Amino acid sequence: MSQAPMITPLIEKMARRDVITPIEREALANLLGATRRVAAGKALVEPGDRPNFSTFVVSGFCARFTLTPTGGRQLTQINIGGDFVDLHSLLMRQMDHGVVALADCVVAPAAHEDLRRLTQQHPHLTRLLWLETVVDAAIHRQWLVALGQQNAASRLAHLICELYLRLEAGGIASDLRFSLPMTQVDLGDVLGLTQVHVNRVLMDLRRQGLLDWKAGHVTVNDWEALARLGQFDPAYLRLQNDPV
Amino acid sequence: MSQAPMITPLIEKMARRDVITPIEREALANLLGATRRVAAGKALVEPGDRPNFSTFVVSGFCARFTLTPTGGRQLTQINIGGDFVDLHSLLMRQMDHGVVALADCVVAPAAHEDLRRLTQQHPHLTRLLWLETVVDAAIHRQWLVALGQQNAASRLAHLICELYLRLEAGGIASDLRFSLPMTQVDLGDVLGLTQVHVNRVLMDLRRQGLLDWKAGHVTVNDWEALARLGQFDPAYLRLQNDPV
DNA sequence: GGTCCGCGTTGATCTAGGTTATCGGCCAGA
DNA sequence: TCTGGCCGATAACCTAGATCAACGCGGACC
Repeated sequence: MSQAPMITPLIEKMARRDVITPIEREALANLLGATRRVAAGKALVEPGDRPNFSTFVVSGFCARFTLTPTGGRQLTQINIGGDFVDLHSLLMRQMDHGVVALADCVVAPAAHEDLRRLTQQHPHLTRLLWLETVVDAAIHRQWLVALGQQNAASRLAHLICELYLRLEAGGIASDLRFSLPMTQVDLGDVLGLTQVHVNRVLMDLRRQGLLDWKAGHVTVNDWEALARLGQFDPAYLRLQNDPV
Repeated sequence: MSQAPMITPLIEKMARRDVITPIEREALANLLGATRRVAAGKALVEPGDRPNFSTFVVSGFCARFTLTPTGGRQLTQINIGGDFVDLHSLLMRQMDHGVVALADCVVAPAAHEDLRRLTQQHPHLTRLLWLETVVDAAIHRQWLVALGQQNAASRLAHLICELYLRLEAGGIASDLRFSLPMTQVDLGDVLGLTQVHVNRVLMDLRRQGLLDWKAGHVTVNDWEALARLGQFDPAYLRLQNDPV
């Protein structure tokens, strides 16, 4: 396989935390199958699916979601290029949620069979993949804190800060600017708010000069103030060096 | 080591999902060090700690918590006998949250060194431990849905259902009764509510005859109605057979 | 070129849950 | 035996955010 480039965002993310040997890079690169395009709005994975592969996002923007019996929708995570959206399905076979593309995405499968073989042959790589799912859980916890303890403006500010840092770590954003192809409805489904209230809060942040948001493009004008408002502490993202 | 009994709740939980060989049982049993008692209200792990072992709960009741700069406290998970409270610290070295004993607990350490060796020698066991952290994340997601989409009564009902099933799976509860050593303040910190409102909702559930709750002891009188109110679907707990 | 329709924006009104305060029971410790 | 503190229970009042409704804009489709 000479498809190595597809996996590079993941390798870069991992290499920021720990040393990845050439053999390990090779093993990771051999994991991915043929890429596939998924149009914005389409589901990548449906709730209840039992996939025999995990889906890796090469580029794009997608979200894990859960639908409630009462017609609500909660987005429980946002995934970007370099993320596995359902690495956990290797272990928890049946999907407890779905994944939808928020923007056009390019994705590639990693067969569970190959991943399982990797757990036999590459313990260190296994731990690094395990870490990926553990960071997902840490992000979930941070969102729980936001939903349980912070008000609407604070939650929105926190989300913007988190997304920017994750995008920056993936080399997808810089200079406090990034494209965020989400509607205000999507945002509401992340933050547990209605679209109307998301709009009001957003207008408020704009009026305060904290950020601009035009045509799916965000510019943070005052990172300090935004991070303070969102009570944002990036430690939970584990973007720093810390061998596993 | 003849300390095997301590680990049995975990082995039972795992054996419900997959076959555990005698060698694997032995390996798990050898993992735990000397037990320690932790009194109710005491912290098991402080936020920011960098433990070189993960803490296993032999018996008792504890909770992971995050404090906010504004003085709030969010409980992000409740752990019972048979759970690791911070297995993820094997990979994400620095704790992003603390763990507090809600009732008196007996806990035992599993050295990271030994766990790391286990990932070298027992890939299947590694996947089962990985699954433990993945189920934690699934529970986090379910709580996110609760906090984002359900009202107070529904969230409380959901929590009761989840705890009962987890306790039952661990052989710690049966007949729709269990002891729940949490104050209404604790409950509020789980559900993102004030103690006052927790009390109101609780009184309401009692008046409706859905449950009794006296002196830290819960009796569910109408499981069906409670599960319906909480929109509870136990699939996410992965209590059924599903080899890894 | 007209017509939809998704999306953002805004206003008016309503309500779930927060805030503040009070009270009683219980228990541990002086 | 008293006392202080934690915990549950309630009441009065308040506000963040929901709900409902309307409108404008721009792009897709006929």
